[in-house]
Amino acid sequence: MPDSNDRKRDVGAQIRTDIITGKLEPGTKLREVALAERYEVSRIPIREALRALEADGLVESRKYSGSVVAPSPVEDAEDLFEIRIVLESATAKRAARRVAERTAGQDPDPRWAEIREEIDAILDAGDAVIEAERYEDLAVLNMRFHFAVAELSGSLSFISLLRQISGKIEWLYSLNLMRRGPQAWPEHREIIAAIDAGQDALAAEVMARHVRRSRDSYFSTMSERPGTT
Amino acid sequence: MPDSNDRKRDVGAQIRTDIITGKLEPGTKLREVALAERYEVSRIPIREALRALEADGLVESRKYSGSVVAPSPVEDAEDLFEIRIVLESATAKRAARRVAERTAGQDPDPRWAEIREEIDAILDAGDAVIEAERYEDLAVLNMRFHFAVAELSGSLSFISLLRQISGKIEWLYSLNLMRRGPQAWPEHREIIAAIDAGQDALAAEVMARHVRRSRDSYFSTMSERPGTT
DNA sequence: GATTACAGTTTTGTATACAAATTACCTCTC
DNA sequence: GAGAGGTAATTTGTATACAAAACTGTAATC
Repeated sequence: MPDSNDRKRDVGAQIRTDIITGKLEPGTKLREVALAERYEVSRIPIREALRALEADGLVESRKYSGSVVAPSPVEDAEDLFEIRIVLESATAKRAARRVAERTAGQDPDPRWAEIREEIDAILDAGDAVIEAERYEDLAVLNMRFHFAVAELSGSLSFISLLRQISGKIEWLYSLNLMRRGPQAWPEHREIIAAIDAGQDALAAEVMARHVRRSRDSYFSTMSERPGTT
Repeated sequence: MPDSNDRKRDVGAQIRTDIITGKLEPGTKLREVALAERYEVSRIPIREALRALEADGLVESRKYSGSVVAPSPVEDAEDLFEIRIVLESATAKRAARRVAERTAGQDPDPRWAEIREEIDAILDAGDAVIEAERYEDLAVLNMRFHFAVAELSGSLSFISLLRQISGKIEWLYSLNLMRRGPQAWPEHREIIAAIDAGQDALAAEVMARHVRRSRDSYFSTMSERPGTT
Protein backbone atom coordinates (compact mmCIF):
# COMPACT_ATOMS: atom_id res chain seq x y z
CA MET A 1 0.00 0.00 0.00
CA PRO A 2 1.62 3.22 -1.16
CA ASP A 3 2.03 6.03 1.32
CA SER A 4 1.84 9.70 0.42
CA ASN A 5 5.50 9.90 -0.54
CA ASP A 6 5.14 7.17 -3.13
CA ARG A 7 2.21 9.02 -4.61
CA LYS A 8 4.20 12.17 -4.69
CA ARG A 9 6.93 10.45 -6.68
CA ASP A 10 5.42 10.92 -10.09
CA VAL A 11 1.96 12.36 -10.23
CA GLY A 12 2.03 12.48 -14.00
CA ALA A 13 2.32 8.72 -14.26
CA GLN A 14 -0.59 8.32 -11.84
CA ILE A 15 -2.92 10.57 -13.81
CA ARG A 16 -1.73 8.94 -17.00
CA THR A 17 -2.66 5.44 -15.88
CA ASP A 18 -5.93 6.75 -14.46
CA ILE A 19 -6.79 8.03 -17.91
CA ILE A 20 -5.57 4.97 -19.80
CA THR A 21 -7.37 2.53 -17.50
CA GLY A 22 -10.56 4.53 -17.80
CA LYS A 23 -10.81 5.75 -14.22
CA LEU A 24 -10.89 9.23 -15.70
CA GLU A 25 -13.26 9.27 -18.65
CA PRO A 26 -12.85 11.51 -21.71
CA GLY A 27 -14.29 14.94 -21.17
CA THR A 28 -13.72 14.87 -17.42
CA LYS A 29 -12.63 18.26 -16.19
CA LEU A 30 -9.26 18.06 -14.48
CA ARG A 31 -9.35 20.78 -11.85
CA GLU A 32 -5.94 21.53 -10.51
CA VAL A 33 -6.92 21.97 -6.86
CA ALA A 34 -8.91 18.76 -6.85
CA LEU A 35 -6.01 16.79 -8.35
CA ALA A 36 -3.62 18.54 -5.98
CA GLU A 37 -5.39 17.33 -2.85
CA ARG A 38 -6.16 13.94 -4.36
CA TYR A 39 -2.48 13.25 -5.00
CA GLU A 40 -1.39 15.23 -1.95
CA VAL A 41 0.91 17.66 -3.71
CA SER A 42 0.74 21.32 -4.56
CA ARG A 43 -0.75 22.67 -7.77
CA ILE A 44 2.62 23.28 -9.42
CA PRO A 45 3.54 19.62 -10.01
CA ILE A 46 -0.03 19.05 -11.18
CA ARG A 47 0.31 21.82 -13.73
CA GLU A 48 3.54 20.39 -15.06
CA ALA A 49 2.05 16.93 -15.25
CA LEU A 50 -0.96 18.26 -17.14
CA ARG A 51 1.29 20.01 -19.63
CA ALA A 52 3.23 16.80 -20.19
CA LEU A 53 0.02 14.86 -20.68
CA GLU A 54 -1.15 17.52 -23.08
CA ALA A 55 2.00 16.94 -25.14
CA ASP A 56 1.13 13.23 -25.14
CA GLY A 57 -2.34 13.99 -26.40
CA LEU A 58 -4.08 12.53 -23.37
CA VAL A 59 -5.27 15.90 -22.10
CA GLU A 60 -6.49 19.07 -23.75
CA SER A 61 -6.08 22.53 -22.26
CA ARG A 62 -7.26 26.01 -23.10
CA LYS A 63 -6.07 29.18 -21.49
CA TYR A 64 -8.10 30.15 -18.44
CA SER A 65 -10.42 27.29 -19.20
CA GLY A 66 -8.64 24.37 -17.64
CA SER A 67 -7.83 20.89 -18.79
CA VAL A 68 -10.07 18.01 -19.73
CA VAL A 69 -9.33 14.39 -20.52
CA ALA A 70 -8.89 14.17 -24.30
CA PRO A 71 -11.49 12.45 -26.46
CA SER A 72 -11.17 8.70 -26.70
CA PRO A 73 -8.32 7.68 -29.02
CA VAL A 74 -10.62 5.33 -30.92
CA GLU A 75 -11.53 8.38 -33.02
CA ASP A 76 -7.90 8.57 -34.12
CA ALA A 77 -7.26 4.84 -34.34
CA GLU A 78 -7.07 4.80 -38.14
CA ASP A 79 -4.65 7.75 -38.13
CA LEU A 80 -2.51 6.33 -35.35
CA PHE A 81 -2.00 3.05 -37.14
CA GLU A 82 -1.19 4.82 -40.39
CA ILE A 83 1.35 6.97 -38.58
CA ARG A 84 2.89 3.86 -37.13
CA ILE A 85 3.05 2.30 -40.58
CA VAL A 86 4.94 5.17 -42.18
CA LEU A 87 7.20 5.93 -39.21
CA GLU A 88 8.07 2.38 -38.24
CA SER A 89 8.63 1.30 -41.83
CA ALA A 90 11.15 4.10 -42.00
CA THR A 91 12.89 3.11 -38.77
CA ALA A 92 13.06 -0.53 -39.81
CA LYS A 93 14.51 0.47 -43.17
CA ARG A 94 17.14 2.65 -41.53
CA ALA A 95 18.02 -0.03 -39.02
CA ALA A 96 18.61 -2.49 -41.84
CA ARG A 97 20.66 0.06 -43.72
CA ARG A 98 22.87 0.52 -40.69
CA VAL A 99 23.71 -3.18 -40.73
CA ALA A 100 25.32 -2.74 -44.13
CA GLU A 101 27.16 0.37 -42.92
CA ARG A 102 28.43 -1.48 -39.89
CA THR A 103 29.85 -4.38 -41.84
CA ALA A 104 31.55 -1.77 -44.01
CA GLY A 105 33.00 -0.30 -40.84
CA GLN A 106 31.33 3.07 -41.23
CA ASP A 107 29.19 2.92 -38.11
CA PRO A 108 31.10 2.69 -34.86
CA ASP A 109 28.09 3.20 -32.56
CA PRO A 110 28.87 1.16 -29.44
CA ARG A 111 25.25 1.12 -28.35
CA TRP A 112 24.20 -1.03 -31.32
CA ALA A 113 25.28 -4.35 -29.82
CA GLU A 114 23.69 -3.43 -26.54
CA ILE A 115 20.31 -2.65 -28.10
CA ARG A 116 20.55 -5.69 -30.33
CA GLU A 117 21.03 -7.91 -27.29
CA GLU A 118 18.14 -6.25 -25.53
CA ILE A 119 15.94 -7.12 -28.48
CA ASP A 120 16.87 -10.79 -28.22
CA ALA A 121 16.06 -10.64 -24.53
CA ILE A 122 12.67 -9.07 -25.29
CA LEU A 123 11.90 -11.67 -27.92
CA ASP A 124 12.85 -14.53 -25.61
CA ALA A 125 10.87 -13.03 -22.76
CA GLY A 126 7.87 -12.81 -25.07
CA ASP A 127 8.19 -16.45 -26.04
CA ALA A 128 8.35 -17.41 -22.39
CA VAL A 129 5.29 -15.35 -21.56
CA ILE A 130 3.37 -16.95 -24.42
CA GLU A 131 4.50 -20.38 -23.29
CA ALA A 132 3.11 -19.64 -19.83
CA GLU A 133 -0.04 -18.15 -21.42
CA ARG A 134 0.27 -14.97 -19.37
CA TYR A 135 -0.65 -12.84 -22.36
CA GLU A 136 -1.37 -9.71 -20.35
CA ASP A 137 2.38 -9.12 -20.02
CA LEU A 138 2.83 -9.01 -23.77
CA ALA A 139 1.61 -5.45 -24.26
CA VAL A 140 4.58 -3.89 -22.49
CA LEU A 141 7.05 -6.26 -24.17
CA ASN A 142 5.50 -5.41 -27.52
CA MET A 143 5.94 -1.71 -26.88
CA ARG A 144 9.54 -2.23 -25.83
CA PHE A 145 10.27 -4.23 -28.95
CA HIS A 146 9.03 -1.54 -31.27
CA PHE A 147 10.96 1.15 -29.46
CA ALA A 148 14.10 -0.95 -29.52
CA VAL A 149 13.83 -1.27 -33.29
CA ALA A 150 13.44 2.48 -33.49
CA GLU A 151 16.60 2.80 -31.43
CA LEU A 152 18.45 0.58 -33.89
CA SER A 153 17.59 3.16 -36.52
CA GLY A 154 19.79 5.54 -34.57
CA SER A 155 17.44 8.44 -35.20
CA LEU A 156 16.43 10.36 -32.11
CA SER A 157 13.95 12.38 -34.14
CA PHE A 158 12.01 9.30 -35.17
CA ILE A 159 12.09 7.94 -31.65
CA SER A 160 10.75 11.13 -30.17
CA LEU A 161 7.88 11.18 -32.66
CA LEU A 162 7.00 7.59 -31.84
CA ARG A 163 7.13 8.42 -28.16
CA GLN A 164 4.77 11.28 -28.95
CA ILE A 165 2.02 8.94 -30.14
CA SER A 166 2.83 6.10 -27.75
CA GLY A 167 0.52 7.50 -25.11
CA LYS A 168 -2.53 7.27 -27.34
CA ILE A 169 -1.40 3.92 -28.68
CA GLU A 170 -1.22 2.50 -25.16
CA TRP A 171 -4.60 3.98 -24.39
CA LEU A 172 -6.02 2.40 -27.52
CA TYR A 173 -4.65 -1.01 -26.68
CA SER A 174 -5.80 -0.73 -23.10
CA LEU A 175 -9.37 0.06 -24.18
CA ASN A 176 -9.54 -2.77 -26.63
CA LEU A 177 -7.84 -5.43 -24.55
CA MET A 178 -5.79 -6.38 -27.61
CA ARG A 179 -5.28 -10.08 -27.61
CA ARG A 180 -3.17 -10.38 -30.73
CA GLY A 181 0.12 -10.73 -28.86
CA PRO A 182 0.81 -14.41 -29.54
CA GLN A 183 0.23 -14.19 -33.30
CA ALA A 184 2.29 -11.02 -33.56
CA TRP A 185 5.37 -12.44 -31.93
CA PRO A 186 6.76 -14.54 -34.80
CA GLU A 187 6.42 -11.48 -37.00
CA HIS A 188 8.78 -9.65 -34.69
CA ARG A 189 11.47 -12.24 -35.35
CA GLU A 190 10.78 -11.86 -39.05
CA ILE A 191 11.39 -8.11 -38.79
CA ILE A 192 14.65 -8.60 -36.94
CA ALA A 193 15.77 -11.20 -39.47
CA ALA A 194 15.28 -8.73 -42.31
CA ILE A 195 17.18 -6.07 -40.41
CA ASP A 196 20.03 -8.43 -39.55
CA ALA A 197 20.25 -9.37 -43.22
CA GLY A 198 20.62 -5.71 -44.06
CA GLN A 199 17.69 -5.86 -46.46
CA ASP A 200 16.24 -2.41 -45.97
CA ALA A 201 13.35 -2.62 -48.41
CA LEU A 202 12.30 -5.98 -47.02
CA ALA A 203 12.53 -4.76 -43.44
CA ALA A 204 10.29 -1.81 -44.25
CA GLU A 205 7.81 -4.04 -46.04
CA VAL A 206 7.66 -6.62 -43.26
CA MET A 207 7.24 -3.95 -40.62
CA ALA A 208 4.46 -2.26 -42.59
CA ARG A 209 2.66 -5.55 -42.99
CA HIS A 210 3.07 -6.29 -39.31
CA VAL A 211 1.50 -3.00 -38.25
CA ARG A 212 -1.25 -3.38 -40.85
CA ARG A 213 -2.14 -6.75 -39.39
CA SER A 214 -2.17 -5.21 -35.95
CA ARG A 215 -4.55 -2.56 -37.26
CA ASP A 216 -6.85 -5.11 -38.90
CA SER A 217 -6.89 -7.16 -35.73
CA TYR A 218 -7.79 -4.07 -33.76
CA PHE A 219 -10.71 -3.16 -35.98
CA SER A 220 -12.07 -6.68 -36.14
CA THR A 221 -12.08 -7.10 -32.35
CA MET A 222 -13.47 -3.57 -32.16
CA SER A 223 -16.44 -4.46 -34.32
CA GLU A 224 -17.20 -7.38 -31.99
CA ARG A 225 -17.39 -5.08 -28.98
CA PRO A 226 -18.55 -1.77 -30.40
CA GLY A 227 -19.36 1.59 -28.87
CA THR A 228 -16.85 1.63 -26.05
CA THR A 229 -16.48 5.35 -26.69
CA MET B 1 9.48 49.57 -29.18
CA PRO B 2 7.87 46.93 -26.97
CA ASP B 3 7.20 47.75 -23.35
CA SER B 4 7.31 45.24 -20.55
CA ASN B 5 3.70 44.18 -21.05
CA ASP B 6 4.33 43.20 -24.65
CA ARG B 7 7.27 41.15 -23.61
CA LYS B 8 5.18 39.47 -20.97
CA ARG B 9 2.64 38.48 -23.61
CA ASP B 10 4.36 35.33 -24.73
CA VAL B 11 7.79 34.69 -23.34
CA GLY B 12 7.95 31.31 -25.03
CA ALA B 13 7.80 32.87 -28.49
CA GLN B 14 10.56 35.30 -27.50
CA ILE B 15 12.93 32.59 -26.33
CA ARG B 16 11.99 30.52 -29.34
CA THR B 17 12.96 33.22 -31.82
CA ASP B 18 16.09 33.98 -29.83
CA ILE B 19 17.11 30.35 -30.30
CA ILE B 20 16.12 30.13 -33.96
CA THR B 21 17.84 33.36 -34.88
CA GLY B 22 20.98 32.27 -33.10
CA LYS B 23 20.98 34.84 -30.31
CA LEU B 24 21.05 31.87 -27.95
CA GLU B 25 23.57 29.35 -29.19
CA PRO B 26 23.28 25.59 -28.71
CA GLY B 27 24.59 24.48 -25.35
CA THR B 28 23.82 27.77 -23.65
CA LYS B 29 22.53 27.19 -20.15
CA LEU B 30 19.08 28.65 -19.72
CA ARG B 31 18.93 29.67 -16.07
CA GLU B 32 15.41 30.36 -14.97
CA VAL B 33 16.18 33.37 -12.79
CA ALA B 34 18.28 34.99 -15.50
CA LEU B 35 15.54 34.52 -18.09
CA ALA B 36 12.96 35.70 -15.58
CA GLU B 37 14.58 39.05 -15.05
CA ARG B 38 15.54 39.38 -18.71
CA TYR B 39 11.93 39.03 -19.83
CA GLU B 40 10.61 40.73 -16.68
CA VAL B 41 8.36 37.95 -15.50
CA SER B 42 8.46 35.44 -12.69
CA ARG B 43 10.08 32.03 -12.94
CA ILE B 44 6.79 30.17 -13.38
CA PRO B 45 6.01 31.38 -16.93
CA ILE B 46 9.65 30.75 -17.79
CA ARG B 47 9.38 27.18 -16.59
CA GLU B 48 6.25 26.57 -18.67
CA ALA B 49 7.89 28.12 -21.70
CA LEU B 50 10.96 25.93 -21.28
CA ARG B 51 8.80 22.82 -21.06
CA ALA B 52 7.00 23.81 -24.24
CA LEU B 53 10.29 24.42 -26.00
CA GLU B 54 11.50 21.06 -24.75
CA ALA B 55 8.50 19.43 -26.40
CA ASP B 56 9.47 21.23 -29.61
CA GLY B 57 13.00 19.89 -29.33
CA LEU B 58 14.59 23.31 -29.09
CA VAL B 59 15.61 22.86 -25.46
CA GLU B 60 16.82 19.95 -23.39
CA SER B 61 16.25 19.59 -19.66
CA ARG B 62 17.39 17.25 -16.93
CA LYS B 63 16.00 17.13 -13.44
CA TYR B 64 17.81 19.43 -11.02
CA SER B 65 20.27 20.20 -13.76
CA GLY B 66 18.45 22.87 -15.70
CA SER B 67 17.82 23.49 -19.36
CA VAL B 68 20.20 24.11 -22.21
CA VAL B 69 19.63 25.12 -25.81
CA ALA B 70 19.39 21.92 -27.82
CA PRO B 71 22.20 20.93 -30.21
CA SER B 72 22.00 22.51 -33.62
CA PRO B 73 19.34 20.85 -35.78
CA VAL B 74 21.83 20.38 -38.60
CA GLU B 75 22.72 17.13 -36.85
CA ASP B 76 19.16 15.94 -37.41
CA ALA B 77 18.69 17.48 -40.85
CA GLU B 78 18.71 14.15 -42.67
CA ASP B 79 16.19 12.69 -40.22
CA LEU B 80 13.94 15.73 -40.28
CA PHE B 81 13.68 15.69 -44.06
CA GLU B 82 12.98 11.97 -44.08
CA ILE B 83 10.25 12.45 -41.49
CA ARG B 84 8.76 15.16 -43.64
CA ILE B 85 8.88 12.85 -46.64
CA VAL B 86 6.97 10.02 -44.99
CA LEU B 87 4.51 12.18 -43.06
CA GLU B 88 3.73 14.67 -45.80
CA SER B 89 3.42 12.01 -48.47
CA ALA B 90 0.82 10.44 -46.25
CA THR B 91 -1.09 13.68 -45.70
CA ALA B 92 -1.04 14.48 -49.43
CA LYS B 93 -2.30 11.00 -50.21
CA ARG B 94 -5.12 11.31 -47.69
CA ALA B 95 -6.05 14.76 -48.93
CA ALA B 96 -6.36 13.41 -52.46
CA ARG B 97 -8.40 10.49 -51.23
CA ARG B 98 -10.81 12.84 -49.56
CA VAL B 99 -11.47 14.53 -52.87
CA ALA B 100 -12.90 11.27 -54.19
CA GLU B 101 -14.91 10.78 -51.01
CA ARG B 102 -16.30 14.28 -51.30
CA THR B 103 -17.50 13.88 -54.88
CA ALA B 104 -19.17 10.68 -53.70
CA GLY B 105 -20.89 12.76 -51.03
CA GLN B 106 -19.32 10.87 -48.15
CA ASP B 107 -17.37 13.76 -46.66
CA PRO B 108 -19.48 16.67 -45.46
CA ASP B 109 -16.64 18.56 -43.73
CA PRO B 110 -17.52 22.25 -44.13
CA ARG B 111 -13.98 23.36 -43.42
CA TRP B 112 -12.65 21.78 -46.62
CA ALA B 113 -13.69 24.62 -48.92
CA GLU B 114 -12.34 27.15 -46.46
CA ILE B 115 -8.91 25.52 -46.30
CA ARG B 116 -8.89 24.99 -50.04
CA GLU B 117 -9.47 28.71 -50.58
CA GLU B 118 -6.77 29.56 -48.09
CA ILE B 119 -4.35 27.46 -50.11
CA ASP B 120 -5.16 29.38 -53.28
CA ALA B 121 -4.58 32.59 -51.36
CA ILE B 122 -1.22 31.31 -50.11
CA LEU B 123 -0.17 30.25 -53.59
CA ASP B 124 -1.16 33.60 -55.09
CA ALA B 125 0.58 35.48 -52.31
CA GLY B 126 3.70 33.45 -53.00
CA ASP B 127 3.59 34.30 -56.69
CA ALA B 128 3.23 37.97 -55.84
CA VAL B 129 6.16 37.83 -53.43
CA ILE B 130 8.32 36.15 -56.06
CA GLU B 131 7.23 38.72 -58.62
CA ALA B 132 8.37 41.46 -56.24
CA GLU B 133 11.55 39.48 -55.49
CA ARG B 134 10.97 39.77 -51.74
CA TYR B 135 12.02 36.18 -51.19
CA GLU B 136 12.48 36.51 -47.46
CA ASP B 137 8.70 36.35 -47.01
CA LEU B 138 8.52 32.96 -48.72
CA ALA B 139 9.62 30.92 -45.71
CA VAL B 140 6.49 31.62 -43.70
CA LEU B 141 4.22 31.16 -46.73
CA ASN B 142 5.93 27.87 -47.46
CA MET B 143 5.29 26.68 -43.93
CA ARG B 144 1.67 27.74 -44.12
CA PHE B 145 1.22 25.89 -47.41
CA HIS B 146 2.50 22.62 -46.04
CA PHE B 147 0.35 22.86 -42.94
CA ALA B 148 -2.69 23.70 -45.04
CA VAL B 149 -2.18 20.53 -47.08
CA ALA B 150 -1.93 18.61 -43.82
CA GLU B 151 -5.24 20.16 -42.79
CA LEU B 152 -6.82 18.97 -46.00
CA SER B 153 -5.91 15.46 -44.91
CA GLY B 154 -8.32 15.96 -42.03
CA SER B 155 -6.06 14.13 -39.61
CA LEU B 156 -5.32 16.00 -36.41
CA SER B 157 -2.78 13.35 -35.43
CA PHE B 158 -0.67 13.95 -38.51
CA ILE B 159 -0.92 17.69 -38.07
CA SER B 160 0.21 17.54 -34.47
CA LEU B 161 3.22 15.43 -35.42
CA LEU B 162 4.17 17.88 -38.14
CA ARG B 163 3.79 20.72 -35.69
CA GLN B 164 6.08 18.76 -33.40
CA ILE B 165 8.99 18.92 -35.84
CA SER B 166 8.15 22.34 -37.25
CA GLY B 167 10.26 24.06 -34.62
CA LYS B 168 13.44 22.32 -35.69
CA ILE B 169 12.52 22.71 -39.35
CA GLU B 170 12.17 26.45 -38.92
CA TRP B 171 15.44 26.53 -37.04
CA LEU B 172 17.12 24.60 -39.84
CA TYR B 173 15.81 26.92 -42.52
CA SER B 174 16.74 29.96 -40.51
CA LEU B 175 20.33 28.75 -40.10
CA ASN B 176 20.76 27.96 -43.76
CA LEU B 177 19.00 30.98 -45.22
CA MET B 178 17.24 28.66 -47.63
CA ARG B 179 16.93 30.38 -50.96
CA ARG B 180 14.99 27.72 -52.80
CA GLY B 181 11.62 29.41 -52.42
CA PRO B 182 11.11 30.53 -56.03
CA GLN B 183 11.90 27.16 -57.57
CA ALA B 184 9.71 25.34 -55.04
CA TRP B 185 6.59 27.33 -55.73
CA PRO B 186 5.48 25.74 -59.02
CA GLU B 187 5.84 22.37 -57.31
CA HIS B 188 3.26 23.46 -54.77
CA ARG B 189 0.74 24.01 -57.55
CA GLU B 190 1.65 20.59 -58.90
CA ILE B 191 0.86 19.02 -55.52
CA ILE B 192 -2.49 20.76 -55.29
CA ALA B 193 -3.35 19.71 -58.83
CA ALA B 194 -2.78 16.07 -57.95
CA ILE B 195 -4.91 16.41 -54.84
CA ASP B 196 -7.71 18.18 -56.71
CA ALA B 197 -7.66 15.39 -59.27
CA GLY B 198 -8.12 12.89 -56.47
CA GLN B 199 -5.03 10.95 -57.54
CA ASP B 200 -3.74 9.83 -54.18
CA ALA B 201 -0.70 7.88 -55.32
CA LEU B 202 0.40 10.73 -57.55
CA ALA B 203 -0.12 13.30 -54.82
CA ALA B 204 2.05 11.28 -52.45
CA GLU B 205 4.73 10.85 -55.11
CA VAL B 206 4.79 14.52 -56.07
CA MET B 207 4.94 15.61 -52.44
CA ALA B 208 7.76 13.17 -51.71
CA ARG B 209 9.73 14.44 -54.68
CA HIS B 210 9.11 18.02 -53.62
CA VAL B 211 10.48 17.44 -50.12
CA ARG B 212 13.39 15.44 -51.52
CA ARG B 213 14.32 18.36 -53.74
CA SER B 214 14.07 20.65 -50.77
CA ARG B 215 16.43 18.34 -48.91
CA ASP B 216 18.91 18.19 -51.78
CA SER B 217 18.84 21.94 -52.09
CA TYR B 218 19.49 22.24 -48.37
CA PHE B 219 22.51 19.99 -48.45
CA SER B 220 24.01 21.56 -51.52
CA THR B 221 23.80 25.08 -50.09
CA MET B 222 25.05 23.63 -46.83
CA SER B 223 28.18 22.27 -48.44
CA GLU B 224 28.90 25.73 -49.86
CA ARG B 225 28.82 27.31 -46.41
CA PRO B 226 29.97 24.52 -44.11
CA GLY B 227 30.55 24.31 -40.39
CA THR B 228 27.89 26.69 -39.16
CA THR B 229 27.38 24.31 -36.25
C1' DG C 1 -41.46 35.03 -21.02
C1' DA C 2 -37.02 35.69 -23.02
C1' DT C 3 -32.82 38.14 -23.05
C1' DT C 4 -29.23 40.92 -21.38
C1' DA C 5 -26.50 42.92 -17.87
C1' DC C 6 -24.19 42.37 -13.64
C1' DA C 7 -22.22 40.40 -9.63
C1' DG C 8 -20.54 36.48 -7.20
C1' DT C 9 -18.06 32.33 -7.45
C1' DT C 10 -14.93 29.33 -9.39
C1' DT C 11 -10.68 28.32 -11.68
C1' DT C 12 -6.55 29.19 -13.87
C1' DG C 13 -2.26 32.32 -14.30
C1' DT C 14 1.53 34.50 -11.79
C1' DA C 15 4.49 36.11 -8.07
C1' DT C 16 7.02 35.37 -3.88
C1' DA C 17 9.12 32.30 -0.47
C1' DC C 18 11.17 28.10 1.00
C1' DA C 19 13.07 23.15 0.49
C1' DA C 20 15.88 19.83 -1.97
C1' DA C 21 19.31 18.47 -5.05
C1' DT C 22 23.30 19.26 -7.66
C1' DT C 23 27.55 21.39 -8.83
C1' DA C 24 31.87 23.55 -7.84
C1' DC C 25 35.42 24.58 -5.08
C1' DC C 26 38.40 24.15 -1.32
C1' DT C 27 40.91 21.52 1.90
C1' DC C 28 43.03 17.63 3.63
C1' DT C 29 45.40 13.42 2.98
C1' DC C 30 48.18 10.00 0.63
C1' DG D 1 51.05 16.82 -7.00
C1' DA D 2 46.83 14.17 -7.55
C1' DG D 3 42.71 12.46 -5.72
C1' DA D 4 38.97 11.96 -2.31
C1' DG D 5 35.96 13.98 0.82
C1' DG D 6 33.11 17.50 2.52
C1' DT D 7 31.07 21.99 2.67
C1' DA D 8 29.24 26.10 0.57
C1' DA D 9 27.02 28.33 -3.18
C1' DT D 10 24.08 27.92 -7.07
C1' DT D 11 20.02 26.24 -9.26
C1' DT D 12 15.97 23.74 -9.81
C1' DG D 13 11.62 21.73 -7.51
C1' DT D 14 7.64 22.76 -4.61
C1' DA D 15 4.43 25.17 -1.58
C1' DT D 16 1.71 29.12 -0.36
C1' DA D 17 -0.49 33.50 -1.51
C1' DC D 18 -2.46 36.74 -4.58
C1' DA D 19 -4.29 38.57 -9.25
C1' DA D 20 -6.85 37.98 -13.46
C1' DA D 21 -9.99 35.79 -16.32
C1' DA D 22 -13.99 32.88 -17.23
C1' DC D 23 -18.23 30.75 -15.92
C1' DT D 24 -22.86 30.73 -13.41
C1' DG D 25 -26.83 32.27 -11.61
C1' DT D 26 -29.89 35.94 -10.59
C1' DA D 27 -32.40 39.93 -11.39
C1' DA D 28 -34.11 43.56 -14.06
C1' DT D 29 -35.90 45.22 -18.33
C1' DC D 30 -37.91 44.96 -22.82
